[in-house]
Amino acid sequence: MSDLLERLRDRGWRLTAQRRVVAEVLNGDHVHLTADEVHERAGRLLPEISRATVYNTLGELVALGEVLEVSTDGRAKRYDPNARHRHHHLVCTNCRTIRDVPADETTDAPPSGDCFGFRISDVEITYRGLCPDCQAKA
Amino acid sequence: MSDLLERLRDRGWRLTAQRRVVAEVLNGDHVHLTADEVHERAGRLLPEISRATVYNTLGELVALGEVLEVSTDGRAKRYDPNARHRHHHLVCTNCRTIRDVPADETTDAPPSGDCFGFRISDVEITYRGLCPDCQAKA
DNA sequence: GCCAGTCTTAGAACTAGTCTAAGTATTGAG
DNA sequence: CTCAATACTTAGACTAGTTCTAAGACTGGC
Repeated sequence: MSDLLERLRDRGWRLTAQRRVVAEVLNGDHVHLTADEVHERAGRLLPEISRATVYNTLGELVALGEVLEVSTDGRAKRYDPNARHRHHHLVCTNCRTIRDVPADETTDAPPSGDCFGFRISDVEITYRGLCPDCQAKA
Repeated sequence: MSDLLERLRDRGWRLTAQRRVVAEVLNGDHVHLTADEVHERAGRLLPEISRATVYNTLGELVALGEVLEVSTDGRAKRYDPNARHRHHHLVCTNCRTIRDVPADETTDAPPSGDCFGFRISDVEITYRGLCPDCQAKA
């Protein structure tokens, strides 16, 4: 994750305590936190961090392509630091857990039929179903 | 669309002017309106209809499986009456236009690799790219 | 036509996110 | 190391989208 801070500095970022903390909170591969969750966790490390700064920093990370924005339900957006490996999402319809699942040529193929003249640049797939835990409880 | 009203009555729905109007506004196959757009159009036909009623009716239609909820951006949910034909969505990254694109066995296949034990019941695909109009303007 | 109970209403409340203006702190120059 | 320029952060007001509430209105079965 220090690589990330390096990359950001190279892009002209000032390295502030707040940005460090947001980057640290987002560390991990199957992390899909909402902005409020990021704010809450960042607040444990740096109590005076403001919500606006968390939103600003997340927005900047997304703009730089370091973090992905995921909106699998119509609620709060989630922030996914796993931007280096193309992947899709498994979402549990019961407990809303999210897991990354690798993308491949098959999943990323454009639709077989008519694309109505669209020039497709990205394919985003959400697989919905029951996670193992929720299957066990059912 | 009168079929829809029939089906709803069969399920014990009271047929009120408001519900008729919401159903009528949603008529069509490539319609992806926000709740506010539905409210605005419904208001032209029945000026005193309230926003709460529009939300209630849309929610009920979704619960009954007659209408799909689509959240392709992190903004307002859109309501898609094309629930009878499995399909995915093409979204223009520039003008945000949405088009339906038919689903088939290929698009609806579960991920080829490990599903982490999930029992997948639905696949939802968003293809992002430039629509013909926006390509022409670019 | 009457009544029970469902549906609708206006507006308040809530959640997620953005904006603003003033203050603070990082960094590069000297 | 110090300083100034200016990028960054802050609290809190504001907006959009949606849900809730309590009171009144209307539908459909009798």
